[in-house]
Amino acid sequence: MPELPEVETMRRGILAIEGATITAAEKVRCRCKPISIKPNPATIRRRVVGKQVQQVGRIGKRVVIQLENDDRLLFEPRMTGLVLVTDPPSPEHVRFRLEFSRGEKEVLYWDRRGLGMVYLLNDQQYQQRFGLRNLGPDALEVTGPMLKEIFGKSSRPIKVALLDQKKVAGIGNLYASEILHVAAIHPAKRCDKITKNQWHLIAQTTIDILQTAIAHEGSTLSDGTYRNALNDPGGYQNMHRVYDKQGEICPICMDTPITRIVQAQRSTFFCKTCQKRS
DNA sequence: CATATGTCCTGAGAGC
DNA sequence: TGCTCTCAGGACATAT
Repeated sequence: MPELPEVETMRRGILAIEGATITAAEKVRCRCKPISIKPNPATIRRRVVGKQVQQVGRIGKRVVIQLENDDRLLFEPRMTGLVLVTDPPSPEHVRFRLEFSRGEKEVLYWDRRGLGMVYLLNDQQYQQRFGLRNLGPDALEVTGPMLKEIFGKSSRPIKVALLDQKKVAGIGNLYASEILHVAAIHPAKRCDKITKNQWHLIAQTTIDILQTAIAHEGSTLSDGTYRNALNDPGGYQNMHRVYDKQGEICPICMDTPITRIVQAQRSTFFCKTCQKRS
């Protein structure tokens, strides 16, 4: 589930490696099926060891370690990946590790289910892979007019559209429901029926919720998987209004139970009273 | 181009 | 108790 706030928290958790030099980079042997590491670990080692970390960034839901030669090492956590600088939740799920000069702590990529990836891209590969054709603008940067331009002619339901990373980067299943609840928009509303004022509200709400979630270091759900770089849980789950709360009373109207529906094979949670179709 | 669907993976929980 | 089954949802390949 790591979405923008969780990945941003991971990024901030390893900022101290900026300026340090990588002294080791290796795949960690584990009993589970190996995750995807591209190119192969030996090639990654050859290209990153001895290189200085210029910047630790984020592109959508990926952590980007940019090196002095503009090669970039990416961690893509997908469902259960974590970027850690300390004791992993379970040692057997550590998949990759980096060591640094200056006495910086090692950085681990941990992934219980192993759907995530570690990969290295040169500058050209990176620009192509994450150009605006393949990845939308960051969700923290959206405006009402931008959203109207991006989605305004689509017939898709707004909740499904918000998950499309080619349109806007960073929103996932959890925050899509939370955003639409605060913006008081029905998740099944067609994009082409959404007004200019509603696009403005969605943009504002998106930024507000994601920033608040970052301030609380993301959401650790009941499965407890997500952790920050120090293996501590996030805090934003305590501020969820609708996600995974079917049957509970809506905190806004204090009257209607939260409804769960399925859209594009994913759960959506909303309040039938606060989020009208109109 | 836009949109929909199947795939990967593990562990938790349900049902028997 | 222990087995089998279903489900969770990131990104991407493939199909329409």
